[in-house]
Amino acid sequence: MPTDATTLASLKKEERKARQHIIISAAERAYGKKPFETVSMRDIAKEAGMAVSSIYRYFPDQQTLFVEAFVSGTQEIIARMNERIERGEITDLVDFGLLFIDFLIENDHYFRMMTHFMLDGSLNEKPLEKLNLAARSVLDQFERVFGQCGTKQTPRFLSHAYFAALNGILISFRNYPGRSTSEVRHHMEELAKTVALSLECYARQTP
Amino acid sequence: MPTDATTLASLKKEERKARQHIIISAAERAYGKKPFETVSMRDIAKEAGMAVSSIYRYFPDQQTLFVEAFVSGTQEIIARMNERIERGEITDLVDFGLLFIDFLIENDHYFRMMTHFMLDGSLNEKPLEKLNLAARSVLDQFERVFGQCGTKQTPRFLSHAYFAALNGILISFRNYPGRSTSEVRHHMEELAKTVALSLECYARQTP
DNA sequence: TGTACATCAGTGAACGCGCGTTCACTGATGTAC
DNA sequence: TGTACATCAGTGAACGCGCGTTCACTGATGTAC
Repeated sequence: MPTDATTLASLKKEERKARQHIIISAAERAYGKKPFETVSMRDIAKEAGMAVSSIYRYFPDQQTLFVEAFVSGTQEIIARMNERIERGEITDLVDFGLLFIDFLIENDHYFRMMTHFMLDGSLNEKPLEKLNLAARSVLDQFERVFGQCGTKQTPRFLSHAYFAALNGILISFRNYPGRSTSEVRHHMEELAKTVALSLECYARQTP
Repeated sequence: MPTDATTLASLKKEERKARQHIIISAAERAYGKKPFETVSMRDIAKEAGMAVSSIYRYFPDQQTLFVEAFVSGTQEIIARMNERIERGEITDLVDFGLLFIDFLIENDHYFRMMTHFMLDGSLNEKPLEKLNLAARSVLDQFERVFGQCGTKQTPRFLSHAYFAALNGILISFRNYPGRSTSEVRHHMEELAKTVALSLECYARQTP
């Protein structure tokens, strides 16, 4: 637990944050083990090695913890995107889409949380704001790539289209009947490529 | 209750079917009233004007009833698509996408069920088959339009891409923060148009 | 025509379960004097 | 140095609730003789 606290009060604050972080990552692990919707506070507590009631010392309710865990995942994907873009490994819409798809296939629980929050209309105000902020930063990454690709007009709008299409691919074919995991992945990647090329084609064509 | 039963046994069978149908449409109405996941057997029973236990005379469990209600909705959308295509009102990918989007915006409960089943991996075998059959008939409609548009190569694959993209648009922007319902609808329609034009562009370009 | 019996739709109450959350309490640590 | 007190992380047990499903029962209708 590294700390550069100078006062006792700030040290306590940091310790509190560290504990919160422990719970959040326990939650992420728990989500990784079984379908997001079936993970209960008891599961998370078990994963964190503490009593259920202890969690409530750090988070007012389940929803807040959920959102926190989700935002943590968002930061991870953004970091990964950033890194690869900075290194110049991603120039294409295609590359970018594949990165997005692969990340969400491998972090299925994260994808499930995302769709859950997209469908759920009953979020409290504060968590909702956090969520929207996270969503916007992901879309910012999309926009960067659209800018890079030479598309001059409405890169934000095209980002929306691409982002939505990728989500749709992930959700529509995740349970493709009679296909193995790797076949599904391949099909998704092919679809992502096609959409990427289509959007590029469209962007090039319209002035 | 119209009937052309000739034997008593067949009459009884038809009556049974009629009763099942009453329950299914009650379920559909119940889903229309509040979020799909929050609708309980008790809600459906109330909507149908009968006791919960009565439902179990006609359906072995909740899941089977869910699937039945969903398939019923699928048939409705397919019928609607068929009708409009036959009348020659739909020639475009754009037209078709807008029809799809509008139907699912207006029948939000149906869309919720669809995404629910897409995400749910724990379906029993028989209901699952029914579901896959329904999914395939919807994709068949997509394919018809792709065929109509002069796309020669892999219309099924492009259907997948379009279908997925439309689903993604619906799910990604349904809770677009700070927008009114009509603004959301407009944004979705614009995105659908863009994706349609992009795919057409791509299909035209590749030989 | 009357009677005994079978069938089956429909029911209210209950079962068993898991959930999110709360509560009263313990015990360790730090502070004041 | 010792003592009284405050703080607060952590806990096990319980609360209250809603869920899907089952069960024993009623009562209407049709059938057999």
